[in-house]
Amino acid sequence: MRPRTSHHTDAASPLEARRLSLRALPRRFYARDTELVARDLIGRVLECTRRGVRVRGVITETEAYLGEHDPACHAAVGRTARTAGLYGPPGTAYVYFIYGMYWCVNAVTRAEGLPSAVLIRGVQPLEGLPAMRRRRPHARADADLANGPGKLCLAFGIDGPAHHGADLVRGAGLRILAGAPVSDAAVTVTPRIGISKAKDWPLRWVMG
DNA sequence: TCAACGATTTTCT
DNA sequence: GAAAATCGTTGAG
Repeated sequence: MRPRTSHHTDAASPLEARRLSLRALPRRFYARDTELVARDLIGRVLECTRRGVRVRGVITETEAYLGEHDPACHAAVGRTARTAGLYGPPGTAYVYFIYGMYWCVNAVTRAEGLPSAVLIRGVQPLEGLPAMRRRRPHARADADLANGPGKLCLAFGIDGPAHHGADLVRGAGLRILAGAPVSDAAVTVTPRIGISKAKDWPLRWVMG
């Protein structure tokens, strides 16, 4: 006799037991203060489909980058070819290349012309684990497949040429689904990681 | 034209 | 815990 939840999943975490909405988050979700969006993105589902391969995971770690007056935000240098994406419409992807070898993905927030975004720093793998393992041969455990901004872009197949400027709301490739919100008790706030400017600002949110 | 550095990850000591 | 790998962006010359 098969279990009642009979559809097969390769998910390997307690998160699979949560009831997750697979509706894409609407544009208005992103058109708010960046801190609110960063906090509210915890528990949501990042999805990337490339060449018929779909990968999903629950967002567990985010950081807010507030705009031209945030010294750690790329937009602190103003509008350049590199930072132009931060000035784009809310709900689009800002993907940048770092340290000569990694990509990082952000969700653009607030309104077009206001350069702010949420860096997605960690994801709990949910679906498409075989593809993630193939793309992350060095990962020792499944929990390590996407628990970092560079790692998750590798595991999800996210890169600048394919995804910079992508529409997270209505796109076909890279999207963020409603998933399930997380209570305040399950979220911790800390300073942002790996930056030298404005290092004490409490703009990082972590599940757990 | 060039040097320094960065929203990182991995490996080595 | 330290250091290497590796390159686009930025700002100074």
